[in-house]
Amino acid sequence: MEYIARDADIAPVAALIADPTRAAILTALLGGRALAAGELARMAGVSPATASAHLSRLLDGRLVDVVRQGRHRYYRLAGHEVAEVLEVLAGISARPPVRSLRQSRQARLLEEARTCYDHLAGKAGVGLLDRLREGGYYTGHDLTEVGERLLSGLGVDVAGARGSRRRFAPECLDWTERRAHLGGALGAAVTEVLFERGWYRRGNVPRAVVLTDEGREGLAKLFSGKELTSVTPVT
Amino acid sequence: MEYIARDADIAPVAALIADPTRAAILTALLGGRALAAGELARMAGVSPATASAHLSRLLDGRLVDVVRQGRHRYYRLAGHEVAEVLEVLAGISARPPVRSLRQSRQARLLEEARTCYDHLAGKAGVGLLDRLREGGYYTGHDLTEVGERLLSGLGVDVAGARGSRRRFAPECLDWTERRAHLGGALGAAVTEVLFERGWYRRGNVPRAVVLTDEGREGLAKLFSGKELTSVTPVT
DNA sequence: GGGACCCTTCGACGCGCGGCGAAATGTCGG
DNA sequence: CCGACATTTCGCCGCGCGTCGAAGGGTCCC
Repeated sequence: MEYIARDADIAPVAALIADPTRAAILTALLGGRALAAGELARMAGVSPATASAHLSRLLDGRLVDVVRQGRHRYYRLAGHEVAEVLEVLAGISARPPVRSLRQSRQARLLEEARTCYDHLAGKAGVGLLDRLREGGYYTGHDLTEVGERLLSGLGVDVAGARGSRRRFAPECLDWTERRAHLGGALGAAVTEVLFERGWYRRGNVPRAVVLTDEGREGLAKLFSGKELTSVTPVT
Repeated sequence: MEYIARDADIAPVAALIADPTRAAILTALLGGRALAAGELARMAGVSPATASAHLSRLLDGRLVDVVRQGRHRYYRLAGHEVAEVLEVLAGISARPPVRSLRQSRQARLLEEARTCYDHLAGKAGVGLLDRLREGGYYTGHDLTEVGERLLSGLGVDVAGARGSRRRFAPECLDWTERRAHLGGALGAAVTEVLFERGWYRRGNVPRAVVLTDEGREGLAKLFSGKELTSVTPVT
């Protein structure tokens, strides 16, 4: 019984991620924002020509989308499935040694609060899910009735999220915390509202987000006094 | 604000998966069984020397483990995290075109029932989770009380699975069915019992498993008459 | 101990791919 | 229409890596 391996062809996709420069580009795009080709080249530390070649290959492999706007071309991940692959991969990859003070500060910022493509991750994301569970708003893989009321009251389009083709409210394993945060359609909808309300805003470091004063207050009121993140601010 | 990408280093791990031969080896090991270096070489369609080189690199990268037994060396995936990466990757990878009758038969066998590293997947896996949900044995991300009784009665070590460091009963997205099957520690424990009881046995094609007559009967009794898999057997 | 078998190491070959600078294409503002 | 800027295309170089056959350890059995 000769058998030739004929499963899904994972090698080509893996090859796209395998190059350090492309990996840097994809990781930068994990922030969820679309970035211009030039910015990506700078972030990855290569010439515009090189970055362009990589982006064209990523486009070919359907890992990224492009939207043309004037003389800029903004690239973004092709979908949440791609983001999931990157996150899972990060989970079994070595974390690089910290070489400088600035790097360690950036690392701490990312551990504190970041976006995982389109939803909140890091200590903040894990904390949010914990509060939702403790308050009886979330159980198993779904919102409870009170939870649905709580989030709807906040402005989250729960019905819309439920109707999406994407999984509603799965737990997403957080690779810095090694614990779950809220992912899926609901995670994205909640995060959208957090930004709209100005409770979180994007930081200078690509994927990082920071809790604002309004956010601290709003969340404290929502969950009656429990902090979402650690007490000491990252300086 | 210069920023140098400094997340987890996903490129090296991706590079290990990126080679077609190594991908074939890893995919073969997704069956959950440890396989000898020679078998892997044959399956990947490559000389023993080449396979050996690849296996040594996979070993280095901690994607596989090896256990020496006499003159054989049996390789297996290093853990369920590795299996998860491969499954997620398969989800966004193109399925290769079917070229022969034998291949299409193998493909159908895998769609019907296979192992996803250490738990049941394919139509059989998805069906099992559906029955558990329909019967009120499983809800959200956990077993109900009746569900715990049902599985314990079958011989599943539910308490042991709950105590494991691994997630207890997550839904695992099935890349052929695009729906969830039972994964995690509980998924593995249930699958172990299914094999022990002889309800399923491993097929000739690497990751495939087949429902036995005892299995058909036992599961029908368990879920009062509902078939786990499609009606027509794969010939 | 000898021979069969499994697996790895060694040495050599060739191709694919990532890198860049320079030039071409495209877009905006005047 | 022209100069500044963003991005891509082109041509070229260099090296890393996958491949194999042959040879070298190990292990088993007679």
